[in-house]
Amino acid sequence: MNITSENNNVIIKNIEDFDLAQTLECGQCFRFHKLGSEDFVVIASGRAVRITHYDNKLVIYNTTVDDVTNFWIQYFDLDRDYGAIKTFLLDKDARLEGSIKEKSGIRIMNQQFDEMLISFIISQNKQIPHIKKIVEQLCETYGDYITTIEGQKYYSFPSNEKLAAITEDGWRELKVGFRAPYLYEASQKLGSGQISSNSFYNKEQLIDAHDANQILTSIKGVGDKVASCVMLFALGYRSAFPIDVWIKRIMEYMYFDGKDTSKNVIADFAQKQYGEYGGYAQQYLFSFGRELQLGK
DNA sequence: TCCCAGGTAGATC
DNA sequence: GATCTACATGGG
Repeated sequence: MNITSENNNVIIKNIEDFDLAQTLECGQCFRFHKLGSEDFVVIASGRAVRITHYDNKLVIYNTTVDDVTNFWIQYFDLDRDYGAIKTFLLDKDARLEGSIKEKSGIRIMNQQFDEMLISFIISQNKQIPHIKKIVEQLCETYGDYITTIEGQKYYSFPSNEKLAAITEDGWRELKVGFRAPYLYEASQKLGSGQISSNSFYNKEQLIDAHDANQILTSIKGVGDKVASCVMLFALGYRSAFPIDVWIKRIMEYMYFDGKDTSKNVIADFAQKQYGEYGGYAQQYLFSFGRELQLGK
């Protein structure tokens, strides 16, 4: 990896195992706007920047080398060796070959805790484009204006204080339906500091995954699936294996002879099969299987 | 009109 | 314990 700067744009060359579109569009992130095949505006942590990825060159526009090394590298998880992860998974299970080959540019992003918690509570029983629309509406209504790119205005994800000030009816106006009381409760806990990303650390060490799951599922409206997504996409629990309708179908198709199988059985199987790398396996499978409509 | 969506809580067996 | 159902909203 090689980082240089040119006219306020930062260029990263020679990144292995990375594709911008695959990473943004695999369902882990809701805050991006597509301008071209490998050309996006990405909104994260109060920033909104245009990013392109052509000819193995990642270009982040209107930024500084400092902000790239201090934020964007970590955000896209670019300092991790995905070659080793793929080798580990393929050694364990050759059936992952198709997914890993086809989706070899996926990286698991490190997104903000509050944003992931709120976004994935919204996500339940909804389709991805609709989730994206509601999150955008939330940011436009309660976030801060950041900048305008190509005529489009971009807004930050609302702060804890702003979230906590949204009433249950305020949530309903965002068309979240029956999730309104869940979002209200979660926002109160975020606003009061009762739950924050710090809740998952003990002496600077991530607490046990089981304990993290307990903390998250103590929030009404957060079950195992949403908790897994928050753990995987925001907190760094790379063993987390979120089981939604898609991954359930895909796993049944690939490992259970197409037979209806309970989520508990699938979770145990994934734990044994992929171990500490469950989250990576899940993203490769989810992205590949969903594109191919596996099991549908 | 009916069915489904990156599910979960509460009821029921 | 494991399974069944209601829950808002939008899209196919």
